[in-house]
Amino acid sequence: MHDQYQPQQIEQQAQRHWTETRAFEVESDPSREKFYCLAMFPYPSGKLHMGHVRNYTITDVIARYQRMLGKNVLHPMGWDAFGLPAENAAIQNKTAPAKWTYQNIAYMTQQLQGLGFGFDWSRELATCQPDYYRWEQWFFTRLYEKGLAYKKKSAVNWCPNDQTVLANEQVVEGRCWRCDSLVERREIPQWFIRITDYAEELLKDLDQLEQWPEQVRTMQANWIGKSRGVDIRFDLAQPIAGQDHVLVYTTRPDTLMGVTYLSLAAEHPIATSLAANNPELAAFIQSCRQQSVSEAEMATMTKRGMHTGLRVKHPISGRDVPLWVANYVLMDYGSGAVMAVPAHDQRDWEFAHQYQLPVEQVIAPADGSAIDLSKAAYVDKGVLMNSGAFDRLDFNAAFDAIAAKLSATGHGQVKTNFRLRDWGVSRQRYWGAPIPMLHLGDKEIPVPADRLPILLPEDVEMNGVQSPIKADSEWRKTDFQGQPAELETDTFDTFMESSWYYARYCCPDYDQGMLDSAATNYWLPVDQYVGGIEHAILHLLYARFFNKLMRDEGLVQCDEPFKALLCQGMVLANSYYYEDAEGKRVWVNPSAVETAQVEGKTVAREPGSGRELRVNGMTKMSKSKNNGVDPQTAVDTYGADTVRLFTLFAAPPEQTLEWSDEGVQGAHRFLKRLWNYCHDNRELIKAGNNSRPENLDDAQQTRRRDIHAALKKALFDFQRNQFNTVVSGCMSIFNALAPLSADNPAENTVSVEGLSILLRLMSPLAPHISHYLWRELGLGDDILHASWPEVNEAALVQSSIAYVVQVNGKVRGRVTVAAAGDQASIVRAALGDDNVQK
RNA sequence: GCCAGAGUGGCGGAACUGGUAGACGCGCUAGACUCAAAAUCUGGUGUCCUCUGGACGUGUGGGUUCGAGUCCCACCUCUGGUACCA
Repeated sequence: MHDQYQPQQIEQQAQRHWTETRAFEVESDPSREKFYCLAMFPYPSGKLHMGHVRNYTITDVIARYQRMLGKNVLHPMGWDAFGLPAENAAIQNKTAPAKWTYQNIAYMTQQLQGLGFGFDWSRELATCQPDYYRWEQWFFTRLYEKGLAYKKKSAVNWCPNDQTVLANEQVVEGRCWRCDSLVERREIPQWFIRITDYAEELLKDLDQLEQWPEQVRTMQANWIGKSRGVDIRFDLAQPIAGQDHVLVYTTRPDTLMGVTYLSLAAEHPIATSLAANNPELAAFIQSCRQQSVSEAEMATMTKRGMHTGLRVKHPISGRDVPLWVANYVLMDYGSGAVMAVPAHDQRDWEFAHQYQLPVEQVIAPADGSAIDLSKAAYVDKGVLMNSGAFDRLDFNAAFDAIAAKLSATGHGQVKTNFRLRDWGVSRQRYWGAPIPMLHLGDKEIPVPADRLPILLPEDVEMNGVQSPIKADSEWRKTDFQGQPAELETDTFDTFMESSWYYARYCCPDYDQGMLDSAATNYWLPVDQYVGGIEHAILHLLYARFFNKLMRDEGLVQCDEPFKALLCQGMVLANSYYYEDAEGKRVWVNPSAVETAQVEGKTVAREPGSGRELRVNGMTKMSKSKNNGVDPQTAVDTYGADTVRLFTLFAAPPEQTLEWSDEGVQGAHRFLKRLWNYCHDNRELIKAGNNSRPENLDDAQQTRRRDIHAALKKALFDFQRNQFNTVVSGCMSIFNALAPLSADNPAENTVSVEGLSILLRLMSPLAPHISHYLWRELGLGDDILHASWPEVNEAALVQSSIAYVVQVNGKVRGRVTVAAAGDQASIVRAALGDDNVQK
């Protein structure tokens, strides 16, 4: 044992031991209770970032903890390898996305191993490998055959200069991030999967997910957005574009008598048809297309509209209502048309004021209070007025009466709607799994199973923004039953791959089908899933959906893939900048900054240049603020155990974590103190291994009680995944035992018991040092096989208890009473306190 | 815009069910060791005051309660998502 704590050496040694003993490779074993612990797999972006370190530290702690409880624990790792960044890197470096991706995977694998994560590497997978995506392709053809996949036109961001489709991320202030051209919305045919068929079940089954954060379930429920409303038809005087009416959906039929106009989406067939003979309208519709398809953008942009010149007939009053085209109506959602009630909808109210459209009040507050429609719309539910036969009805009565009236004349019916839209899975990009469809003339045919996988060529060069499989006119050429056919050149949304990888980990090498049910039936569902809160809706909803699709195909048995979910917070770091000659901010990485406290304020400078820097505060680690802290530097300096301990200690898993070099040093100091104590007393500790704490004096008993009290709290905190307080509990145990003298036999027994508890508690958190000290102190062979520590209730017994005395909710005194005391004696003691008497 | 969170000392955070606010750590500070510094160890550390005591104190303003960081209402600020970043 070295005099000094040398993490690099003992960490390598421990890691070698785990690899050699295949400590974390597991097999299905129905005789044992299983625990499947899963971290969201990383995108191989180049290097690990702090978010990865945090994520995998959390799952490693949970996996090692469950393992010590005796369970058969699966903790796999793999790569979400398809995606946009590989293409961007490839275009920049004029190289192949595949090569870049595989290099990144190799480097990051080695980094993960250096952090001592106990992954079952024998199950590693990468989604860009054909033996993974072939099953996804096969599954899609099954969905197509079941009518769950279909093609329709849908809007994308189009860069007219690059002649390419842009992701929302690639549109910056309405312009292409490469060439600055104004982006247009364009409708192109794309593949969709019918997630809306499962909307009801996806909503209902949220109730099963008791171990998910409430906030995530709420967000998903709101995203699915089930609503009860009415489909209403407004008749046109004469048919246009083959339609004799405009259909709208509303959840507020009670406001129907207050409708003063209707708005169509720019892409609505009636609008398109009218524009053919109306150059002004055509120009307006064209201008509506000049914006990104993102919802946030649509909702915050300046609302604009134009009267089509047409009028529709109100289905109850028979009044003429003007028909408008507006840029804020989405063709993709509902019927592409909305009714407007400016008096009772804030958006309509603003639009009506902008274009001098009438505002007609039809709802009044139920309690008779006054409202002022010249200031804002009145959006609450109330009682009807100015609505003829429906006056004085409340919301529910009005809903039913108006729906019944509409239904009787064939102008409407009650309808349940979902906000959720079908899942568009087509991407016009190269680095993804090819969509396995054939075009035979105008027919769409799924690629037969025996011709799968449709391989994505990896040996390509990205010379421009165009997908190489689209640019190459030969790639798509094939045949079907002797006739020439063309392959689809779109690829899948990468959410497809991340929607089922958790199941493939159960049987990564299975080649007889997508999943081996013997394996999935044992391991699934995932017992604990851990990942960033940013995935709360999309990834988690798609994965839940995919699980139900696979269940209905007979591939898995469970209804839900993830039994428990933990959403970890982001990692933040301080950011620093100075302003250059042109006043532009130049961001300086925290690793190159020196800080000092001057009169309570933080002052920062760049030691090289001596330049004074502005302190911008804690922000998410990002490229744009150049405040990413490289975990590798910290690991090289302090060791993996220190980095792990700090990330666990600095914040509870679900909160944001603020990176602090001083904090890292604090974690390191704790490990050093532990090392030194064990080093200095190792012979006495070894000698005291077999004796039990007995004949303790009061002080020794108090120490022992402190140790067991901290253990009790730590065990509870392990169960609720609150690892920051587990770490502080470990520190408390050490603080309790560190003053004990190993020379004193009684104290030594308490100290040895405490160390044995401490090392086992710490082994999931800081596994290397725990592994090393456990052996070195002769406490056992491999700490991985040690039993989980248990509280000794007898050690917790106290002879007297300190009570706090409150008078009218204010603390007025503290009294110490014998633990055996009855209520009367406690009250007597409390009343005996001078302060309480006052 | 809409949906969902968060806000506690100089800082990160603790306080599970309404009952001692500030555990544990960082920083700061005094002392020990040292020629000195670093490291290490020991003690102190919410603010204020008329200081053996007391008042105030958990983003802001109200409310419920014997008692609120915790429950309710309104607001402010920050963060995540918003369907093609993953």
